[in-house]
Amino acid sequence: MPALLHAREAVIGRLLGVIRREGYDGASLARLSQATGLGKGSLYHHFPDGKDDMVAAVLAHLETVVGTHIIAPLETEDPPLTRLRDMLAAVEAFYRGGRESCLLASLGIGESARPFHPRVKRIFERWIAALAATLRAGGVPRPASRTRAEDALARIEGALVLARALGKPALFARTLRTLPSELLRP
Amino acid sequence: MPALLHAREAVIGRLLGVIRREGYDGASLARLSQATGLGKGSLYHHFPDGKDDMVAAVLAHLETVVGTHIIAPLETEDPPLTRLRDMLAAVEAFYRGGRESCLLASLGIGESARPFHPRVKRIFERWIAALAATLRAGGVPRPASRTRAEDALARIEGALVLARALGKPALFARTLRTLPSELLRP
DNA sequence: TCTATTGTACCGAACGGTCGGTATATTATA
DNA sequence: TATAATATACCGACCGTTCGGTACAATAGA
Repeated sequence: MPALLHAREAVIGRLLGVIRREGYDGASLARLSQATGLGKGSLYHHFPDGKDDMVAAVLAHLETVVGTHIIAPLETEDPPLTRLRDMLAAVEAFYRGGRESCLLASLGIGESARPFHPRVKRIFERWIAALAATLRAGGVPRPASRTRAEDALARIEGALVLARALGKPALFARTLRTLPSELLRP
Repeated sequence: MPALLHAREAVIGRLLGVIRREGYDGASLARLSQATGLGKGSLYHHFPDGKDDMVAAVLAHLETVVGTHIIAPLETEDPPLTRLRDMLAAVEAFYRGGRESCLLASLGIGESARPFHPRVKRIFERWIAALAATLRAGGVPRPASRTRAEDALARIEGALVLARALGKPALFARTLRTLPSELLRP
């Protein structure tokens, strides 16, 4: 196990933390340097193409995190209700119970992060597809399963926005708690 | 009434357009100057405290717009279902059917706009309160009406985020269309 | 009425500072 | 000692902001 990989993972984790909080435009190199403990020169050693390179690495990291912690639970052989609960537990953990904002939403809204929109879109698409498949396994008919999966993601993202805007993280947790039964209702 | 070459309302409208698209950090003075047709110096004539002054003016403008076009329909004597539909029609128009992003979400997520968070929170709170009252008038019992109103706003904001991220404005329109009946269901 | 004076709307140049990015020197590791 | 990793010094561009100044309408004073 090369120790270098661990270091890179840690650096990307710090970058993710800053960018999800400050946004694409708000995350300055000085701030990223401070958060990672690496000088600008070191950052450019690891990410030769600069800030966009870092954001791309963060998005790639995020894609695997979402894949292994959020989507994977949806693709097990467990009962659909269990799958949903496992997925939502991972979501609640990842967003620290509604206290952390969503990088995908931040990048998706902002116009200056336009080059990354396809990446953001792909992650959402995968998430929706896995969710829709789970709902179908739970008895939701084909056409409705997709729209209901989209609705679920909208509620997750929206609850996050609102919980942070109102300073009420509990709003996010409550939304996640009520989601499984509502999604699988007849 | 002085015959201003650039009516304040019109200027604020242009500022709103840019800031909602580019975000707080992304909206540069140069861009705001270009969008309003006012030189930087003129912008500082109308908004002496600079960029933050402009954002504050935009938020004040937004608060009255939300009040008169979105909240007011909820406070009529019409049947609750009608009130909801009127409100949502205004929402759909304001966000151009899911093509425009939400300034409140953008400012609420970003950390650099922290000074404006109380303002954002207040607008959301008012919206939720009016919505909850409408739901109660529609027969939704007291404790549920508030959480359901919060859920409605989360779905609206989330649908907007997702619709823009996926490049599918129809997702936003569809969400608005299904909301009234879902909110008033027994 | 014909000037001064004042006040308002507007402009673009320029300020100090920070931005993202680069070149190079220094240190750690093997 | 060769190379990977980090730190330092620096770059031009652009940031939000300030400034000196112009155009012009309204008002005041003669």
